[in-house]
Amino acid sequence: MTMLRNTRQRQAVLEALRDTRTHPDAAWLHQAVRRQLPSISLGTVYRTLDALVRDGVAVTIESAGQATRYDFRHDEHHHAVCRHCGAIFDVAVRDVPRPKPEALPGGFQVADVRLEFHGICAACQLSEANRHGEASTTTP
Amino acid sequence: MTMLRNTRQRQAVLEALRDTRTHPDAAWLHQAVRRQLPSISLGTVYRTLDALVRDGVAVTIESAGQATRYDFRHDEHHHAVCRHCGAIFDVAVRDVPRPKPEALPGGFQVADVRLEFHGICAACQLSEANRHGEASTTTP
DNA sequence: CTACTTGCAAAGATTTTGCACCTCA
DNA sequence: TGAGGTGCAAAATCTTTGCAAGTAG
Repeated sequence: MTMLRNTRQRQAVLEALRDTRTHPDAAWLHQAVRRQLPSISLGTVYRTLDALVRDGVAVTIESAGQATRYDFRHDEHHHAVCRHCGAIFDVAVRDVPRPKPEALPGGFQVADVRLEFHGICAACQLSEANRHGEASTTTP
Repeated sequence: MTMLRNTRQRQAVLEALRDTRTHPDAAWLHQAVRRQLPSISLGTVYRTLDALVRDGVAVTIESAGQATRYDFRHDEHHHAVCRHCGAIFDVAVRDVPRPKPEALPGGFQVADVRLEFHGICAACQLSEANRHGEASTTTP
């Protein structure tokens, strides 16, 4: 089996992710971590995030055509994603019902349940109402 | 306002998507539609899929680092995604509970609820058990 | 007619990888 | 010391876009 090492790079990425509530993407985290470790590469950030996700320490939030964003797994919660500006909000929903076993494909082993509410955030509803169209893109 | 035209390309993409249960990606659909319209371009497929999604006729299923996959919106159903091979299965779960209004960010307007079960499908559990490791990647 | 569409090809963006050099355990 | 990890830069993917030419209404 492979052994995971505890390197400064991994520490830094983990801490940066844990201390952020903006559901950042890899590039954002890379910039953030550079303040501590100026030489860390984007590739390492990706590799670290991969490991965190595989370990179940973090989860990903994907939006079509956008960079994957990462979320440190605090308590059970889910996400509201704004179609307009891409903002991601935490939503406290506990006890999401699992489907009846017969609804799942035979033998499928569920490791993770994701519930996402897609729609338009308040700010974007306003800007839509005013100037008729146009998107204000708020990236992490 | 812009008016949507009914072109052969759009017809073909819509039909190809409607008649498929594999949750295909854009490239797969492009190949499929080429049998009818050999000259259709991948760009057009992407543009058409975009329109279908905006119209609510289709939904996307994103997996980190993978091509976005598309699903014609039949009845209310959700998805089980295999981490190993990427296969996507339909799961019949009706009446997914909406969060209490106060759980959502103020004023957020929900347009779409997505529930995804991530895990390992039966086939991949077997191949994991046998040869200890290794992934069989089944792309659409 | 003419505003919307398409094909094409090039540009963009995101993510992965090979390799030689480090470094934690 | 040696199995992992890192940096760098190039490559691989996936998706979007500008533009000239086509076409539905």
